[in-house]
Amino acid sequence: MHNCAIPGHPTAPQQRSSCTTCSLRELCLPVGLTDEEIEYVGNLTNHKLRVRRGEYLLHAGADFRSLYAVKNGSFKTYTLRVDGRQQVTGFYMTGELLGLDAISPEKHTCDTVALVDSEVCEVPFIKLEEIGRSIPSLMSQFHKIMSREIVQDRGVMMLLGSMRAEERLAAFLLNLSTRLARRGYSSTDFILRATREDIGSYLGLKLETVSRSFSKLQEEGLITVNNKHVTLHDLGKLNRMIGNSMD
Amino acid sequence: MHNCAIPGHPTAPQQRSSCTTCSLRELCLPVGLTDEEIEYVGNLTNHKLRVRRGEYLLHAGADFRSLYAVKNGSFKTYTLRVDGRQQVTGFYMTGELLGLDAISPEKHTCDTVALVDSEVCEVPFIKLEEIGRSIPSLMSQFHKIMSREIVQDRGVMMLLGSMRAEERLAAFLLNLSTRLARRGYSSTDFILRATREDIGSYLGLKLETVSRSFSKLQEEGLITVNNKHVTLHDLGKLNRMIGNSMD
DNA sequence: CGGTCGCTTGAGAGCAGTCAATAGAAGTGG
DNA sequence: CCACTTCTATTGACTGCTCTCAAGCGACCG
Repeated sequence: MHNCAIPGHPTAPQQRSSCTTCSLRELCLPVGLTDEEIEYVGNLTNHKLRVRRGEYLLHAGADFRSLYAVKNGSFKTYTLRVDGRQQVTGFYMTGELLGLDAISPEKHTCDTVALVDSEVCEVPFIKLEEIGRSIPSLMSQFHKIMSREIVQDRGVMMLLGSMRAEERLAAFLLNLSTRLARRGYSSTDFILRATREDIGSYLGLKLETVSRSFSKLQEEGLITVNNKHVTLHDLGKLNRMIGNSMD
Repeated sequence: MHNCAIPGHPTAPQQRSSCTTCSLRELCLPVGLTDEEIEYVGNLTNHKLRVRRGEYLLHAGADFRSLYAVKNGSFKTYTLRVDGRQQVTGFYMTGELLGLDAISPEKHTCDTVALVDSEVCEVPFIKLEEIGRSIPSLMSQFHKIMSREIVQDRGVMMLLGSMRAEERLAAFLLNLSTRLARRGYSSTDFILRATREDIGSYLGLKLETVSRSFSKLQEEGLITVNNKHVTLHDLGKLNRMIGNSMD
């Protein structure tokens, strides 16, 4: 049964969906395919799941069967540390693919919880591999997505290994900024879905340090913060701060 | 031409090689294949490259065409930071696959240098995708390897985000220990190929801190260090130190 | 055998963590 | 709709870990 008893698990009825009509054609797997191919790929994502804010899409340890493409909304993934506290491993927004870490162990390694009401497409992995065999460009696109995940994680490792608190926060905000811009939202004005604690966990900082860093960036005139509402005033300076030339 | 002019680039003549006779059948891509399939896969890794200690296998920015399986030896990968210093992103030993980060940008993102005299199998990526289409289990194995890379990076993020110097070093040593054991080497007695500075860069620490942490672990009786020669005395305590239950 | 490179150790500075108090936002139930 | 509780965020004071700067030692290589 899919409607399991775990509290917070999504219980909304599954809906049929189609890649042909999906608004994420550019962001999800089917990129550079003919309409005919996309039609065929439609078999891939047969289920759309609704996950309400605070509900879990996945629990660590669950058997791996599917990847999940975020159709809209926002998720965080985390693992539990020995002391029982959460270590946030990633944030996922519209058009991004969840569950890549589960392919090798064949178990999900992260708890995955919705930060706002969200929808995801379930992509059975066996089907993906099957269909990928007949549509090489689909397979290639999938490989690029996995590779991109590796590159992204490397970026975070870099950040954790060599940046100070303020720089980490700046890098985080700029990362959000580009990802939002790619989706047509403002790159300079947005609402944070994560708490200071989640951000801190992701950036290897305590929540107090995150808060102080927000204040510091604000004092320096680089941003304005009002709780979850953030405005970036100078993308150039922020980029230079973390060692990106601005172009 | 493959023998390019970059100083330190491998210049050894390329040799034909075969997966059928390769000693790494368990570790490399061809896992769980029939001998017939492996024979076929032989077309995959048509070149064996020798890279001497200190020579570069790859330079950041180079066009992506192939992955490289380490046949024997040891490599480090790093990117250059703004200040010109190296940030080490990974260590690779026998049986591990180099270059996965390059698939998406279609450029290599890391400089890759041999820490000891080494040999690698060049695996043209186009061929891998091609052959993978006819041999599903090869493709699946490749996906697992990519996924494992993601899981491994997550582990490092965890480490960088939440552990103190001594714990990071313990985790690093234990990681080496398991990887060496899997290859039939001693899990408690080995030679470090990397310098204190490289280890520090990878772990987000300064070389002095790495050195101090080595000394501290030795004082506590957990290890013996003599320059590059390390002996682990108590895997159990080391594991518990980083929050692994010992089983 | 001298030089270079890598490693160790010490002393002091600085940044982030810890503990604590307060304020504000959001969600709940009467 | 308001009162109440809980969750989240901000700020301060102090501690402590890691970095920085510096000196000295030892290994390896030419």
